[in-house]
Order: sequence, then C-alpha cells, then structure tokens
Amino acid sequence: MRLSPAVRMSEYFLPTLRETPSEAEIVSHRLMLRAGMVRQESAGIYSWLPLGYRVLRKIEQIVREEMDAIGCHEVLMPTLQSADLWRRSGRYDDYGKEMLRLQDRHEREMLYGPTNEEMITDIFREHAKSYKDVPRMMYHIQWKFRDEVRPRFGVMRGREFLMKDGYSFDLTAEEGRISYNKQFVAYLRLYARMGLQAIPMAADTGPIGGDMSHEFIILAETGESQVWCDSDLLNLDLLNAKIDHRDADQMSDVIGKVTSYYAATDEQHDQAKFESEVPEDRRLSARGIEVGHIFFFGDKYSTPLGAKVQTKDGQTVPVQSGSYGVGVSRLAGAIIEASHDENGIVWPEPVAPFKVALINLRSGDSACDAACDDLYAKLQEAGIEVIYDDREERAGVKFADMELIGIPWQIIVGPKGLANGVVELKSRASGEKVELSADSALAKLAE
RNA sequence: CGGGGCGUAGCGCAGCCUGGUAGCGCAUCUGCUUUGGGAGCAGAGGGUCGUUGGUUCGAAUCCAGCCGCCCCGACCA
Repeated sequence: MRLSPAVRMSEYFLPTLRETPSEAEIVSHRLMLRAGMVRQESAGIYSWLPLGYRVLRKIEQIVREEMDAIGCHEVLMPTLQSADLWRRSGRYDDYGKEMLRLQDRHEREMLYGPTNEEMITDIFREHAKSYKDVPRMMYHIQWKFRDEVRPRFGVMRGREFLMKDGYSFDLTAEEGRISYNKQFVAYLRLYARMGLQAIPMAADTGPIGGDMSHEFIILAETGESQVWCDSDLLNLDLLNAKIDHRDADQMSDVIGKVTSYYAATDEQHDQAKFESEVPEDRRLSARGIEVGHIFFFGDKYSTPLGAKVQTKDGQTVPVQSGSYGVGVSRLAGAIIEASHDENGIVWPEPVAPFKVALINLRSGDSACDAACDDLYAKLQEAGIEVIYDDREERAGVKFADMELIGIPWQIIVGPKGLANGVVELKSRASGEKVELSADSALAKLAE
C-alpha cells in the first residue's frame, strides 16, 4: 500500500460542505460528509472519496501490520459465496434476512458474505491433515454485507462495511487460548496505535461458554451501548508495553492484568459486583462503541465442515477455532466520535489523511508561492505527507477547511510572516501556534 | 419490523393550510474592489417541485398508490 505523498488542493477532489446535510445526525457522520470523506449511495452504503479513503487505508494498514506481527497471515476471500457452503454449517437457514441472497445466471444460489467462518474453515480443511498443520492463523480485510433492518450513524453502522476478520486453527482448546491471546494482544496494540483507548470487555460466549470472548469498546458520547468500567483501565500504557507473542506466559500475565479490572457492557453488567469491586471514585459509566470482537468457538464449524487433523498418536480430531473481527470502516467513524471539536475533526496522527497542511494565505503572491513551493518540495523529500492549499481562496476559507478535515499540523505561510522571515506552525489538537523559520518548521515536523 | 417524520437548484430551507407553472441564503460563473479566520458591489447560470395516477379550465400545493431517505424502538462489527 502506498498513499500519494502530496496533493495540491487545486487538483484534489475534496468537496467540503459548509452546511450539514440533513440526513446526518451524529457528529462523525456529519463531519465525514462535511469533510468530503464519503458519499452515501444508498442506506448504509457509501462511496469513499479521496480523503476518506486515505483514512480507511491508514486504519487498514495498522491492522495489517499488527496481524502480521503475531504470525497471522493475510489472505483475500471473495465477497460472494455459495449457499451450499453455508448449508453445510447450517447457517444458511439460521442467518435470516440479514444475509443478502442472490442468484447467478444459472440460478445457483449465492450470497454476499456477512462473515467468512465457513469459507476459511473449508479452505483450511482441504489442506490441513496433520497436527503439524496447526496452529495456524489467517485473516483478510474485505467488504462484508449485512442487510441491517435499520442502518444508521453513517459508516458506523452501514450495511456494507470493511472488516478485518481473522481465524485461528489449533489442535486443542488449551492451544486455542494461546492463539486467542495473541489476537487479544494484537488488538490492544492496534487500537493504541490509532490513538484510541479501546477497553476489552467480557462478552457473551453463548453455548460455547468459558471466558474467551471479548468486545473492544471505545468510549464516546454517541456510543450505541452503555458500558461500565474501572477508570484505571484508561491509564494503562498498552502501546509501550513490550509483549512477546511467542511467550505464552507473558501474554497470559498481561491479559490477566487487563481483564482483572471491572469492565462490562449492558448485557454483562452486574451493578452489585461493580459497586463491590470498584472504588467509588473510579466507577465509570459511559457510552461505548464496539470496534472489535474476538471469540473462541471450538469445533462449531470444523465439525460440520469436516476440518480435522491427525494427532501424534493417530487419532483424528476436529480443529479448534476462533474468529477475530475489527470493524475497519466503522473505526473511521469511531475515531471521529472520539476525536473532534466544534471546528471539525482532530485526527490522531497515525490515521490522519495527511500529516501536514500547507496553507498559502495569498496564492498568486510571488513570495508566498515561492515559499510554499519550496516547503512543499522539501516536505515530500522528507517523506512527510502533505496537503497544500494552493487555491485562490480567502484565508478564512482555507483555515476553516483545514480545521474541518483535521490535519494534525498546519504550516501557515502569509505575506506578513514572510516579511519577517517566519511561517507559523499550528497544532490542530492543541491550537498552539508558533512562529519560526521555514527550515525550523520542517525540522520540527521531521522529528 | 412497529411508531414518527421528510422528499422543492450542489447544500440548508421557504412556498403547500387558502390551486393560477417557483423563491431565499450559501455554493457556482463573469467583472470590479478587496485580501491573516467562511469578503463587498454589480450581473449571470442552474429546478420534468421523488414518482405514477386521480380531481380540476389549471396541481409544488388537494386525493391515492409506489419509491427513496431520516429519527425513536427491537436487532447488530
């Protein structure tokens, strides 16, 4: 994946809106439309415009890197699947109207995949025969479709959505726990890298039972569910915790520590337990957005689909599996919910569409143009992603647009500053502005 | 799927009650003046009023069907 390192706004397709389209209610949806990130094509289905698509790919890439880091390997499965595969697991009839069903020209029954447990299990089944073929983990990042009765909240609850779903295959449930823990640890890191505080919360494990299902929740006023947790969870430094995914004991310790704090969604919440376990000043009750869900389900699919391997002593056993989802497109909205102000989006740097916004306050002025052209070239040389506002617009328009689209750093170049040999460097998040030479600004951004 | 609401220019809206073939703000285009936080003046372009049918001399407006979208609820990454 490579994103264009630099764009000029005079050439960029960035349809920002001054007013909010009436269909958008929550802040992330409003801002995504106003910032020209997405366009709604139909209820719960969106086109991703250049700016939005950059963000989506940044999120995707972080997820990809953290999956690769734990030895989970990327594949790509199709969006369309055959009904037969789903009949074998029994889910074709169970899934209900959320599954989009269609027919090809030969009247074969197909479906637009809402998830891929069947398919990945079938892929694994064909080639894995021995205990030497496990453990294995695979994931893909693909568009899914769930025909929600009521899509809403923009990309946060669309019908079509981009999702990372990973799957693990192990010989035993005990070994499955290690795979589960690897994913757990990767999740802690990937959310932290996006600038999010994602809190793992115990989730319903259904008929499988046990303690191997967690939802990852980020707190935001517009969250869809009520959550309760120990506020100390928000102080854990997960990004800098060095965790070796090959050290099962260490992973188990870290996860044990993280999950020892009280944290529950409304389905799992126990008020009495909450009050007895958490000191009053640390009791946090808030709204949350689910941005990931990991789940161990044993042989739920391997048995009906016949995914079996032979053990050392010659027995044939079904593999033990888990699935691990991250809502990639949802995260684009969720991050905005967690990071915005009255002027627009405030992107955390790792997912920002560009690191720097270069603002020419007087396009057409030879000194301003020359200074900006020079900075634009040098930023590119330094490998710093930049969006350059070279449009013939008034200063106010340029400031407002850059605040709206939330680029972390602005370099403001105007005739007044240039007369004194300075430009301004402004932080979107803090609003802090400093005057310095163009070279110092570059040096600061290159740090 | 239950309840509610809305479809009029790219966006936000008025007009509908009380029928006479469409208007405002922003955006867009042209010119002049401006130029460090969404400029001013003058002019211009842009609409089969969601759609189909009905009532009527005449429908954005009244009536019916259909389609689309949004909100609340139940359900979900």
